Amino acid sequence: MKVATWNVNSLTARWPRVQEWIHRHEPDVLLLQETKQSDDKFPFAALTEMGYEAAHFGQGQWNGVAILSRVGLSDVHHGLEGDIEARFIGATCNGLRVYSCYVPNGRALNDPHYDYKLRWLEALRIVLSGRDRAQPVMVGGDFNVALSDFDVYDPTAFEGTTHVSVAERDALAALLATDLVDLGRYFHADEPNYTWWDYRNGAFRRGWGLRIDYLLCDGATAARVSDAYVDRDERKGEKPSDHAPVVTEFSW
DNA sequence: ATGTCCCAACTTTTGGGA
Repeated sequence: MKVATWNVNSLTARWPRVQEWIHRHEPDVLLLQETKQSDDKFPFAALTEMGYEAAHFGQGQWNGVAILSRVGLSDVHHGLEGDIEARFIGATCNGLRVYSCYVPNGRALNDPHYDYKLRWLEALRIVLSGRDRAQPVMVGGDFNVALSDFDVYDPTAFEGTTHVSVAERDALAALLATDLVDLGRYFHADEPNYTWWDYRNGAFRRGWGLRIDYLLCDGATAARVSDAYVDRDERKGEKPSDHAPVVTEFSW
């Protein structure tokens, strides 16, 4: 099984690259974030022709999450308790429970959106804490949190900002504490393995990245994983997303 | 160290969000 997660920063703008990426990588399951589409704009028909079933939870201009699968798609649920935005969708694909997550950005430590982010992460923790531990699970997405300073190109540049605060890191660590493995870090402990680079300031060229996109899974599934890597090349070229896909492969 | 991209709209330029 090959599962990937990718914040595409508008599926409308990214559709040519997403199609090309799917043809090249042939993922069994692809988790998308920031589709920025309403459900009626989502390319269900084109995906069917490509061999993928899809579930989309969209709201239009902002947010939007999806799950694409060529190995079956059932038991779709979307939304977190108390949340009105399109940031969370789950489905079962070939016995694997998968979730596509787009965690709120937070904007600034003194912004109401920051409190919303922390509440959102706690609502996700409750869902993951209460899950059926007998079922294999893969949680992927844009978490908008760099777990440690090693996940940040220049920690001093981020002092006093979101993505690196103690409360955010504690909230992400609390997700992992529901017995989930951070696959990207587990398989690449010695490389930063950034997943996002700002469009501005030539950040990609300068190596100014953050690791804020994750694939998390239960321990039994992690034991079957051969690798989890960032497809850094996808950040290059014409009209890239500001995020690179994170990809994992495991026996199934 | 704020150099871009994407979206919507009272749309051909501006403002909000990331």
